[in-house]
Amino acid sequence: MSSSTADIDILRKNGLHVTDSRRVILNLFLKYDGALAHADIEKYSSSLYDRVTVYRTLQTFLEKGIVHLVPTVDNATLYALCKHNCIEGHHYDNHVHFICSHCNKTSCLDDIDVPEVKLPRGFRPLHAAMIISGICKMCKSSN
Amino acid sequence: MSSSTADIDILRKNGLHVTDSRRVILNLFLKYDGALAHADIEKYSSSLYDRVTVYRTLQTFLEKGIVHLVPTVDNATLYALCKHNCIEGHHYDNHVHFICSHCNKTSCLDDIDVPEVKLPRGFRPLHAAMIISGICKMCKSSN
DNA sequence: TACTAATTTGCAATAATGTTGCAAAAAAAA
DNA sequence: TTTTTTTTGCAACATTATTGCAAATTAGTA
Ligand SMILES: [Mn+2]
Ligand SMILES: [Mn+2]
Ligand SMILES: [Zn+2]
Ligand SMILES: [Zn+2]
Repeated sequence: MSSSTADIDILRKNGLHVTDSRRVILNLFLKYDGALAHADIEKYSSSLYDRVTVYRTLQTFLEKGIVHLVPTVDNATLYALCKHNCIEGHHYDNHVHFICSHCNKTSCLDDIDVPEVKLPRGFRPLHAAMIISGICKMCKSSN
Repeated sequence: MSSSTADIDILRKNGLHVTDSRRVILNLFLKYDGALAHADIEKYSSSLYDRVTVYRTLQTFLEKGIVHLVPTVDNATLYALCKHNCIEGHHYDNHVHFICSHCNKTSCLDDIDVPEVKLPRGFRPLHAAMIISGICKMCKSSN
C-alpha cells in the first residue's frame, strides 16, 4: 500500500521543511472538511506534540497561506485549509462561513462570496466577513 | 446642574439594583458611541472597580439585553449598547458591524441589516453576522 | 430612620489560552 | 558522513476570564 504524499507536496511547494508534526497536522486538515481549533488538533493527533509546536505550526501555515483564520462569533480561534490561491503574505478568503448549532462544525462555503453591502455615506469598506449559524447539510439530512 | 438619570432608568427597567459600578459602566456605553472591550472599561473608569466586578457587570448587562456581544475577526470580546428592543434572554442584533482600521473603533451600523445569502442546498440559516473593516466616517473626513 | 433580607462587590485562587527564550533534536545541504 | 540551518520541547511568563466566599451595599419593611 502506497501512502499519499499530498501533504509532503504542499509543504515542499511552500518551502517548508518536512517534519512529523507538520505532516500530521496538515493531514488533519486534508482529511477533515471543516475548521479546526488548536484544541481539536491536540485531541486528534493523540497529544503527540507539544502545545507550543502546534501553535507554531499553525502560525507557519497561516503565514504561508496554507490555512486561514476563520471568523467566529464566540471568540474561538479556528483554522481552515485555504482552497483558493492564497500565497505567502496574502489570503483571498472572502467566502461565507457556516457554523452548525447542532454538530458544532464550522465549514467554509468556498463558493459563496460575502455579498456587497451599501454602507452609510463616508464609510469606505476594505474587507468583509460573514458568519451564518444554523443547521448544516449533514445534520439536516440525518433527521 | 441636574445630572441625567437615564442610566438609573435603564437599570430599574431591567430589574437591576442600582450600584455605582453599574451606573459608571452603563454611562460609558451611553456616552461613547461604539463598542467597548473589558480593558477599555477598566481604563475609562479609572480602575475604580475590580476586574471581576467589571466582568460580572458586563455579563449581567448581556443577559438583560442592555448590551450585545460584537462579532470580531481578531477574537477580541467587545460589547455595545443594544439600540433595538432586546429583552432578557433574546437579542435582536442582525445589523452590520464596522471596524475602522485607522482609529480602531468598532461601530454598530444599526440601520444596515445583514443581507440574505443563498446557501447551498441543505443548509438552513438561523442567524447571520457581518463584520466590515475599512475606514470609518470620522477618519475619512479628517483627511 | 433603623432594621433585615437579599444582592453585589472585592479578594484570592484557579483556569484557559497563547507567547518567548533557549538548548536539544531533527532536517537539509555539502 | 559532516556541517549548517531549522524545528522542537521544555520552562517560564503573559493575558484574559471564571469561581467561591466573606464583607459591603442595596432595597424593602417597620
Ligand atoms: Mn474559510
Ligand atoms: Mn451592534
Ligand atoms: Zn451540523
Ligand atoms: Zn476611524
